[in-house]
Amino acid sequence: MKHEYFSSVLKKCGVKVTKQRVAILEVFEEGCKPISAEGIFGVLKKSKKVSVDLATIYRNLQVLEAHKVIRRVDLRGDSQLYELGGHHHHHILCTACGATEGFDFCIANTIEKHVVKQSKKFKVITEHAVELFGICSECVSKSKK
Amino acid sequence: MKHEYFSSVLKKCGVKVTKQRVAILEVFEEGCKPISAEGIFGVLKKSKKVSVDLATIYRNLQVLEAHKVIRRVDLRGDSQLYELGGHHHHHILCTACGATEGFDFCIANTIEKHVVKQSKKFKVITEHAVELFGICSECVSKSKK
DNA sequence: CTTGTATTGCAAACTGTTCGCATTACTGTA
DNA sequence: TACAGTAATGCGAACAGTTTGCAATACAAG
Ligand SMILES: [Mn+2]
Ligand SMILES: [Mn+2]
Ligand SMILES: [Zn+2]
Ligand SMILES: [Zn+2]
Repeated sequence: MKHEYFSSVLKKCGVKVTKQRVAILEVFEEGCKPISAEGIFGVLKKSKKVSVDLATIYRNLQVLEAHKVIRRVDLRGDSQLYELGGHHHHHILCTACGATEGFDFCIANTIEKHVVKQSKKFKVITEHAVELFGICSECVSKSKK
Repeated sequence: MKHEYFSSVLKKCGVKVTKQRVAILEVFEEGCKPISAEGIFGVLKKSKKVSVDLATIYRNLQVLEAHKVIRRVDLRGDSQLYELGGHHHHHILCTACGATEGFDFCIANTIEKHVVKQSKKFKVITEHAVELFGICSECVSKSKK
């Protein structure tokens, strides 16, 4: 069960298993799109199973990110977005309606090699952000009308 | 001269040529690293040639970005960074000291083609963000000591 | 069950950014 | 060059997202 799984994840991190933390992680599971602190807050408030303070959510996002259970996604919004840190992938965002989609394709290695070869300053690369922005088909057809 | 050049850029945009705007653009020219509103504010305050209000800087960053004179750079900081919109390039940031470097290498086309081929939702891609994060050689050698 | 400490909730603080409004200064025209 | 109309500025206040201090709570180890 999910509860069990998230509990074990938290235990492995060496942090306490609180109902707030499990609840937050469960929210990530529901939708596969990156979500903000406020977004999580909204989902939990609506579900009414657990009441979690917004500050608690922010604090836990930090904890969970530090332990790499979740990761930040940079999609140019006005708030920080996070998603479960499972498999490596990137995103494309519709700048018209905000829809997102993930894609597994990643050639960061190629980029990194080139950069390391050419740069004197940087020989160690640890992370990369690759995000695309466009117009989703739905918005395209809307705009044609 | 720079003044002249930036004036003409602003005229082409169809906006007024104010000393504040020219001053802001001149700040971008000095350093080739992305800079924030507060950063520009600091530079201008120190230079003492022109006094520009912070709100004015924010407003102008919006105007200049809208006209593609400058562009936003997403480097995960806590404030928005911008740089002159000249030639297309990407950045690598040292997560230890904050140093940045630009690189021209870009294979976004390849990524975009793959995504468009695989995605049903997205056929139109307009922009991309590709940023690398690592440790610069200086910080690497420091950490070894 | 008891105890020690990590975590929570709540309120207040903080930071980066935006906005309203009166004043100023560009720019086009005469 | 003078003038008028309007875009842009400065200033203060507002705002959104996020962080923090502190007392109360609830995990987890013994
Ligand atoms: Mn995703
Ligand atoms: Mn650059
Ligand atoms: Zn990747
Ligand atoms: Zn590119």
